This record gives sequence, C-alpha cells and structure tokens, in this order.
Amino acid sequence: MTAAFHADVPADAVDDPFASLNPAQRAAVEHDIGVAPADARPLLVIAGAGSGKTNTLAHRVARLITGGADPQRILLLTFSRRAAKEMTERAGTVLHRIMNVRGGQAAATLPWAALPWAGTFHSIGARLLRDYAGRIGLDESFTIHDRGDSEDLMGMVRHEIGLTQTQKRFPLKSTCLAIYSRVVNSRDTLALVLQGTFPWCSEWEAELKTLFGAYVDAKQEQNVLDYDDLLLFWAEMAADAELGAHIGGLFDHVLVDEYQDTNRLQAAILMGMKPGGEGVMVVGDDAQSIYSFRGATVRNILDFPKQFAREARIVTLERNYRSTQPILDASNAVIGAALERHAKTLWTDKVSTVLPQLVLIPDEAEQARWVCKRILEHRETGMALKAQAVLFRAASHSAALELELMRRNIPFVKFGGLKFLEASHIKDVLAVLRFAQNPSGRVAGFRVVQLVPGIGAATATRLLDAVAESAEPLRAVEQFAAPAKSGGDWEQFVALFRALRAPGLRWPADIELVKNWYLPHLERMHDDAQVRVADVEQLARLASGHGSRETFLAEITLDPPEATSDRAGPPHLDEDYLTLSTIHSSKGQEWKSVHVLNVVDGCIPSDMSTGNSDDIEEERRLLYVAMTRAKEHLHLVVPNRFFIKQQAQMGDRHVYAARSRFISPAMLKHFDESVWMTADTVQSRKPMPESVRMLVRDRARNAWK
DNA sequence: ATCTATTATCTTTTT
DNA sequence: GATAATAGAT
Repeated sequence: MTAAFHADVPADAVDDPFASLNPAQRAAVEHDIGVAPADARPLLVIAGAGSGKTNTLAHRVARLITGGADPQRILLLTFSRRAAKEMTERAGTVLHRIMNVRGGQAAATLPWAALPWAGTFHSIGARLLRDYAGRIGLDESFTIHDRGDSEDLMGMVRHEIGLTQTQKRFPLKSTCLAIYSRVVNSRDTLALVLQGTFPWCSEWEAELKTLFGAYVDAKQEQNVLDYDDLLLFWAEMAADAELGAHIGGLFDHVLVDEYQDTNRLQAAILMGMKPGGEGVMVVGDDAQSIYSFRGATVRNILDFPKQFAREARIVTLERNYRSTQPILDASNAVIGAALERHAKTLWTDKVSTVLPQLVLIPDEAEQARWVCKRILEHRETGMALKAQAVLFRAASHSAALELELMRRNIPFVKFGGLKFLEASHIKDVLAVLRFAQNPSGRVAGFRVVQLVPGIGAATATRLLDAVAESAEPLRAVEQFAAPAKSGGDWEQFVALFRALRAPGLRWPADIELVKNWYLPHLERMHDDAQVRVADVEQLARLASGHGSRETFLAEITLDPPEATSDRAGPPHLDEDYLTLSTIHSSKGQEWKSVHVLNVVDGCIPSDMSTGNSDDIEEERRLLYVAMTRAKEHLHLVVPNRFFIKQQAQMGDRHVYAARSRFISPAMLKHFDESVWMTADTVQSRKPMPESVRMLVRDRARNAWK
C-alpha cells in the first residue's frame, strides 16, 4: 500500500520535508533507501547530546515508510516506554507533513496506525514470548515478576535450601538477585561477576550457584518470568537457527535507540535476529553511557561496525541544537577529561554571554532555599515551571528541596526513586490479580493468603502446596481446611477467588471485586488507610485503561507509573509544574533551565562507586548527561556542608564536602563562580549543630574498638 | 501457629 | 531510618 506513494513522488521535491535536517542527519535518514531490504548495510549513528537524535530517528522511520517499508514490519526498540511513545508520535507527525506536502489525497487516506512494534526490549520480548509460548514450552498464562517479586522469590528459595541458617550472614536477597541479574545480562561467569562487582560475596560462590539453580527451577515450576527472562528467552529463541530466522524475518527494519545502554544479551538478540545486519540501525553516544550497573556495555557500540557479515556505515552527529555555546564549552571540558572516548566535540551556533553557574552554598537546607529562589526568578522572567528541572544523583537527595517546594506551594513532579508499585497496599492488590491469573505463582499467593486474619506463613505454605498438587486451583482453595479462627474472612476470600476465576468475568470488573474485598482489610491493618485508599482508586483508574487482566498486569510491571508526587496522581497536564528527576531518569530530555544538586565528591561521584576507575568514569558521564540537558541556563550547586547517612557504627553526620572532582580548577574558567551566604545563614551557624557533637563522641568511642 | 516487639544490618542509579 | 531475622506473648 505505501509503496504506491513512493512511486509517484520525486525525491527532490521543491518542498522538501527533510530540508530542516543537516547533512549528517540527512545521510542517516537517507541511508540505503531504495536498496532492497536484504542488501541494506547496517548503520551506526553516533549522536552527541542534543544533536537531534530523536528527530533523526523519527525522520528515518517516516522515510522508510515513504520508501515503501511496511510499518508493521519495523521493529523500533527504545530504552523506555516513554521514549517509544514519543518516537512514534514524532514519526507520525513527520509522515503527515510529508503526505501533505506531496498532495493531500494521500495524507487523508494514510493508514497511520502507529508502529505496532515500537517498545522497550522488555515489552517487545514479553509480547514475542506470549506469541511463541507454545513453541518454547512455556505456558502462555505466565505472569511477570517485578524486582520486588523477584527478590521475594529469591528469598523464599534461599530459605528453602537452608541458606538463612548459615554461620556467617548470607548476602541479602536483593544482593543475590542483583548478582544473578548481572550474570544473566552480562553473559559473564559467576566467578567473574563476583570478582568484579561483588567481591565481598566471593566466599559464597558455591552456595550462590546452588541458589540460582533452584531459583530458575522455581520460576519454571510456578510459570513466572522475571525481567531478565524476557531478554534471556528471547535471546535463546534468536540463537536457534530456525526460530531466530523466523523471528528476524518478521521485520525488514530493526532500529535501536540508546544503544550505548544495551547489554550483551540485547546485542545477542540483535545478532540472532539479523546475523547479516541487513536493515539494522542503532543510535547512541558512548559519552552518555550511564547504565553499566545494569550490565550495559559500551563495547556494543564500539564493536557494532564489524560485528555483522556486512560492515556498518557510521554517521556522526556533532551539531548540537539544544544548548548555548557556554554550556557546551563547560560540558565538553568535563567529558574531555574522560580516560577513553570517541573523539567528538559538540558545537552550536547558539551564542550566549551567560556562563553556566557554579554556586557555593553553606549547606543543604540553604541549597533548597536558593534553588527555589532561582526557580521563581526564572518564572518571573516568563519561563514556565515546565521549562525547568532539578536533577540529582540519588532519589533521596531531593528531600529537603521537596519540603521547601511544598512550603512555597510550587507544584512539582518527581521522576525516579520510590515507585507507586512499591507501596505495600498496591502490591497487595496486584498480588491478588496475579494470583488469580496464575495460581502457580507462589510469591503472589503467599502474600495474598496472609492478608486473611489468622493465616500466617505456615498455613499459606500448606495452601500453596495443595494448589500446586491439584489440577484445578479453585477446587483446591475451596476444599482447603483453613484455621477455624479465620472463619468468615476465609469464606470471603474463597468467594473472591471464585469470582476472579469465573470464565465470564469481564475486565475491569476484576479490580472492583478486589477493591471491595480489600478495603476492609486495609482499614484494619493501617492507621493511614485514607491515603492508601486513594492510591487503590488511582490503580483502579489505571486498570480501566487496559484491555484485559493479562495485559494490565504485564504492562504495569514493564511500564510502572514513574512519576510520584505527594498528592494522589500527578498534577493535571494543563497545569504548570516543575520537574524533579534523578539524572538517570532525565535521559533524553531537555529544559531551558537546569539545576544540578550536590555537585560534590560523595554524590557525584557517589561514595558507592569510587571503587574502580570504570565506575568513576561512569559517574563523570553522569555529570555530563546532567549538564547537557540544559538549553539556556545551567546551575551547578555545591553545598559546602553535606548531611550523609552513614553506616550505623559511624552514625549520621555532616561532612565538609569538596566540589566534585570532575570540575577541575582548569575548568573553572567555563563557569561563573559565586558564593551564597545570607545574614540568616551566618547567624544560624553560631550554635553548634547537635550532630557535630555526636561525631566527636563517636570518634572517642571508636578509638577503642 | 500467629501476631507483636526487639535487635542487628545496610542505605545509587532501573527495565 | 527502613528492613529482616529473632524472641516472646497469645
């Protein structure tokens, strides 16, 4: 259908819809257009920060379609769901513009049903696994564990095989899962991962190996998959000669965004589907690689050109459309000090006399006040809150600022950190739905059953065993002899379970049933039931937007609502609000004004990752990413005194922090340095803070330990 | 066997 | 300052 458009439109039309692209972007967009799909060379686009990467990808997709590609056969893999959505919309916009330019009739009839195969690696993996479940010995009613669920299952297995009773403390379940995940995603051996990333767990290598084996068995028995399985199983399918070719054959074009943050497993998926590299295009920037803690490796980008049967073409985008030259100068200086990177210097024609600001502040409380003040000043000059953001290394770093913003009634939305899904009442509701969907899943079942008064761990285990042995889960539940004291509460649960398993049930009726059953328990268990009820209502609203219980459960775990604000639900879209975000979650975004909090050693780089030089280099890139989010105004804030929560034996304390090591004295010329000290502050410093006395006392005591 | 209170441990970033 | 394993009360 779309091929027809191509035929009757000259590529060099006067009203060229691609006129806004620069030569490098154009080269990427036009790469091998008109070449038979099977002959197209792979393409690597190295796209510097703010170089119009999204725009280029969107134009590329549109160009492929006008060139005759079938949108149903384009696979577009992005890093987040949000990015997939944005990319799809942008491509649609470009396409519509092209069609309008090239004669209205076509535009009116264009069947632009978006891109059905645009999404994250994980969500596309989930979909393929659901489609091919039968072929690979998987029951298609599988449920997907989020990180919390996976940790709980790891904990259950660890307990079952007796690793909780060891002499010396065994690693926490969260650590065990982190190690396991790292092994899977990096495709390294357990020994190597332990040595490189978790040296303090090395002594447990043999036990960990046993534990992971049992964990994998448990997942299979219970018909659950964790995040890593979505990639792992996909990679396994892709590695199979026949199945891999079949799945690869579903697509003519495979485009991958943020390729610097993919791991070896993801690269293997790509290789398995398209060993010849035909129709493969990846976009990334090694200077913005910030996810190595998740197994991502820059090697994917570096090795890409020679990885396939056909050598890849490389296009580099160096022109920056986002920031002013002074902001770029400072950012380039920071990344220029990196040990190893692809030489690439961003440039722009956006002149400005405003240098990025580096401001020294007495302490964190003052930092919060100062940032609020600057934000309001910006707004006075007509800059909406939506055009401003505050970025930080760890979610907890914004606590003081959040208080100050609330005190001043400045609306904000926070990205990153604690999620909606981690609240216990939300987990309860989802666990009920998950248990109904897949009664073999013990993590969900274990949680749900214990909500009934009088039922604890022991009874729950007996029930789950009964369910596992029975062919018909509902019957096992109905016939189960619950403790007498659970009485009516138990009967109500059985009634709920029966209703949820009934064949005629139409989503989202499920959620109403669960809500009615759960609310009384919520009142009973929590004093602050009010707020929690509002969260459950919010979840119910979310649920009604999905087609079925199965898709709702899958999508909510793969694409959790990521913003949290203190009120239930984010502010309305038409309202103006400030963005607070971890640097990781700020990837791909931009604002007119950006504040970066705590630009001190101990935060950036984080205390946690000063171990080896690779970690430190990643922290440097993190600062680079934060700085390059700014279009016009960039403020780096350096609190002099900085409160940290340390190990118990040291106690909480203030430390006198130094400016981040990533901003060397030689770089100061790129900044406008200032010191902020109010009369207010000078006075408040007179009384000795309590915690400083504590530190002295602790030191005296520790000297004898 | 369940529920409640107490003590010891660890505290980044996320699909 | 939350979480997890443990001890004690019902």
